Amino acid sequence: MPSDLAAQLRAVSLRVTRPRLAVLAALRDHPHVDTDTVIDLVRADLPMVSHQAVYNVLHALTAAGLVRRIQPAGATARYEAQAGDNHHHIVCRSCGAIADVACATGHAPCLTASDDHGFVVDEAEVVYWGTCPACSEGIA
Amino acid sequence: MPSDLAAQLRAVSLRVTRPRLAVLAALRDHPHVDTDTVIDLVRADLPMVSHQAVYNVLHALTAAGLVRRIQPAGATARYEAQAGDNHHHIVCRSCGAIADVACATGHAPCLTASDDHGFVVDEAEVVYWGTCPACSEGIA
DNA sequence: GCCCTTTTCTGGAACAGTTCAAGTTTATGC
DNA sequence: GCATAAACTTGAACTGTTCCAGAAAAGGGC
Repeated sequence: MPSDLAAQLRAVSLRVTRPRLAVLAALRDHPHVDTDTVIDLVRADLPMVSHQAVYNVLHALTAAGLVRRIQPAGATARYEAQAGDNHHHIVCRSCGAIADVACATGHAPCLTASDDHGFVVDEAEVVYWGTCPACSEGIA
Repeated sequence: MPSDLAAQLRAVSLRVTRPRLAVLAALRDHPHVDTDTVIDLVRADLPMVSHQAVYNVLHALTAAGLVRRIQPAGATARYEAQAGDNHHHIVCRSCGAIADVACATGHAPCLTASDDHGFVVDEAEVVYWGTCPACSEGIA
């Protein structure tokens, strides 16, 4: 459904270009991919896109709120299509795999800081650290 | 109290060296500093330390659990002396400032993933995103 | 206190991911 | 279709981090 993705772009006043559609499609089909993988996925459709274009597009889409940038400590930047639901992530310390986790309680009771130090908080992010099933087996 | 810091090192079977003491002292006095700042702080005492030594030390201390590495999306790595308390961080989107936040509820009700996808979770990290007082004023 | 072994540090170079800049191409509105 | 402004291509620069080889220093035994 390319027109669907095009509509998303128009909704945020961004021009509809081949690279942007390809990036959106890649993120839709592959959640939590790093920039390098995005470039590879996009080039499967459009061999001529420069990595620059991908960086530009990811920035533009992030700024527009269509995709979300996630970057666990030490790893390279990853992106996911912003579904609008406030889910969180569980990251494998060993292999870096990322899985989605729905917010446990629904209304996030502890996601309001007890003492905000005068900060204006607009988002609370939760990252669970652990070991994925595959890596757990390897260890055991 | 250098001997205090030395004791921390000995407790985790690390040799007591000048650079390590300087890094520990720097982190104790300046929470949430980035690597560059650590290097500057250490060089205030020991002008000859290489950046390499600081990286080595930070890695060693992180592995030993004496310091904690925090790296909000897009920013460079920062370190803090690990106090053992499970506090979280509030990060300014504008200037990158970081403040400590005590865990709001004490017993962290939503810090257990609802569906762990088979992962073995050993830590839940919370990052609040917002705008610090100084930057808020600048905008207003 | 001195020597030996092992760890750690110094200095320099390499590397990955990301960003910057100039010029060309492409999408959009008329 | 045409003009204009945004987006893309190419290529190089930059930052933060890591790798490597040799020199220095810490810790333990004598």
